[in-house]
Amino acid sequence: MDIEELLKQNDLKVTPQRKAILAVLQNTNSFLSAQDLFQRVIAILPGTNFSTIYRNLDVMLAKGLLCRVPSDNGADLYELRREEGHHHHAVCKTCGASIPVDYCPMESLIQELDRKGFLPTEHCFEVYGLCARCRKGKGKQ
Amino acid sequence: MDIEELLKQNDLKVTPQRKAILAVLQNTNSFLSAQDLFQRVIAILPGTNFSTIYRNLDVMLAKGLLCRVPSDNGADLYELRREEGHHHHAVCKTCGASIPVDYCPMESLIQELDRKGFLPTEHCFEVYGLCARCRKGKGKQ
DNA sequence: GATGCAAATGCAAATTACTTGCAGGAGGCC
DNA sequence: GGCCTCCTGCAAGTAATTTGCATTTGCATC
Repeated sequence: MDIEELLKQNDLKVTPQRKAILAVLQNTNSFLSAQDLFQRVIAILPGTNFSTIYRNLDVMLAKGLLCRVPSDNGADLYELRREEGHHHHAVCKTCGASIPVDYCPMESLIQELDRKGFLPTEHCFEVYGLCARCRKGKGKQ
Repeated sequence: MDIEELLKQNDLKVTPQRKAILAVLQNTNSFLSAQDLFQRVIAILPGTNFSTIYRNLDVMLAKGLLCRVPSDNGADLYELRREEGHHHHAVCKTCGASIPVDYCPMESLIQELDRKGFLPTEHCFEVYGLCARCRKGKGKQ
């Protein structure tokens, strides 16, 4: 989808900073930390402040444009929520590769939670380990 | 299991601070942030430093005595790993109640990952939403 | 095209959660 | 009881993120 359309559909004003943020996210297959994103955004639009990045990540997250996943080191990671829909990741602890996983555990759990009266609104499912390359000792250190 | 036994079995020296940490965790059904844990430990053992808490959380995590789960606000949450074994949680965003969930998604995923050559070492699965009480508007705030 | 106003931004300082270096102190094998 | 190693307290440091505020900008309306 067109970036400007995406913003307008979500009642967000179209600003150069937001266009830069979404452009970076659209051109990235794996997910990014806020700081990585910041570095790439200022390459496109120098002068952009990091608080703008953080504020927009929050706004876009609230609008459902993005997904956020926790990571080993403190920094959360972000990625564009794509049309293909919801998915999870297996992340390699050595090289950082992020392998998409189609399976979503909520499918199996929704009934059990419903029986307990619990209404799920969000969930987090991430797998960490070693990818095939790194397992064979071929990944970057 | 006895706290001192637990420490010895894991090659950790038995110190008053460690006993206090484990005592707090044993008496807590849901999980705690490092800061909450710290507050409760100094109630038992005044003078304990928070760096001791953090260092011991890391050590005990590495030994597999504890589980850590990420949370909405920055702070990670910890709980004792109980004998009954591995489980996950549904956490109420209103009252903080943590409902244990027996189901583990890795069971369904292990084969798919294996086919891709990925070796999972850790995973995180948490569900957030509204518990039955809060759904009916009876929870705190 | 000018105007008004809420929303968005830049900047700098503050906050939060956690980490580290170091010197002294305490478990526990001998 | 001695010794060595691990553990702790303290204080300073760090990294990620948030906040307050003054200024600027998008964009609906005139």
